[in-house]
Amino acid sequence: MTRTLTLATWNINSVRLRLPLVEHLIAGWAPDVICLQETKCPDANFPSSSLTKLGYEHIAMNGQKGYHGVAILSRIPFSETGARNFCGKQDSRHIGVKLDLAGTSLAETGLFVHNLYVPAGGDEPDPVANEKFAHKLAFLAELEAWLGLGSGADAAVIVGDLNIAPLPDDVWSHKKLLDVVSHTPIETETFEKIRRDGAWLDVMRDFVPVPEKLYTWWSYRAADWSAADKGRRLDHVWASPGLKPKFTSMEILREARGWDRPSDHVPVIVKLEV
DNA sequence: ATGGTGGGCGCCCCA
Repeated sequence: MTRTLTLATWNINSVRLRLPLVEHLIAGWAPDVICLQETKCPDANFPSSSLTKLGYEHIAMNGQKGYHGVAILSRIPFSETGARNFCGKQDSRHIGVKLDLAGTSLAETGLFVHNLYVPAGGDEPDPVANEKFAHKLAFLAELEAWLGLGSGADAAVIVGDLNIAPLPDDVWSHKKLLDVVSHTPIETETFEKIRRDGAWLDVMRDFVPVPEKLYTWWSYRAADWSAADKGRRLDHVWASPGLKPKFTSMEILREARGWDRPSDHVPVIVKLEV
């Protein structure tokens, strides 16, 4: 007996302002687990009761006032595995849970879900001139040490806004973005090294190989985001290699960029048979 | 063409 597990990740850019969009996602796609980034909401003000009413009885959050913030909404019970602080800062950029999947093929291990919001890194891709970029690189170094060599061997998924578009076909113009933070060689090479050394599967690219373009983010600053289509794949789903045969679908909800008062990121939804 | 828009918060930070 297998069950379908639907998992979504979305940088929502204010969970309070866009609660109706989260509800729309729930109504249309019914994810079992929703990982949100940039909730911009202290835990005490999180709209938990609205979400609990919709079946998300298990909520893990790591919020702060004004900036960052991550949360995991789940219809499946879990145990929290912690909120990690990176770079000695109190930034709310990670929350982890272990889903209880009793009665499935993952009953023994559970499924670890790590929800991450990697620093954007500012405008100037120079760690000396721009401390935000230095912070991003330091965050990646810590991420590499934490995920560790071969750590993808467990039953785990890493999702979130990783703020790097690693492949040439993850951006609208590889050449034009080589000096743009999110697609510089130091970022893209480090990103792929972390993923490969940890033996993580790039689930999105497993479903849609290069050279097909994949984007999850379109800037607010374009007059017509869809016509210009200057997107980037900043949001990711990584998985332990052993989970590879369990994934049955991956969808980037491009239409969500056209919803009323949208986030600049759209949800990525994957399904697993576990 | 070196802008543009959109959050939270409070007179400016961040994306």
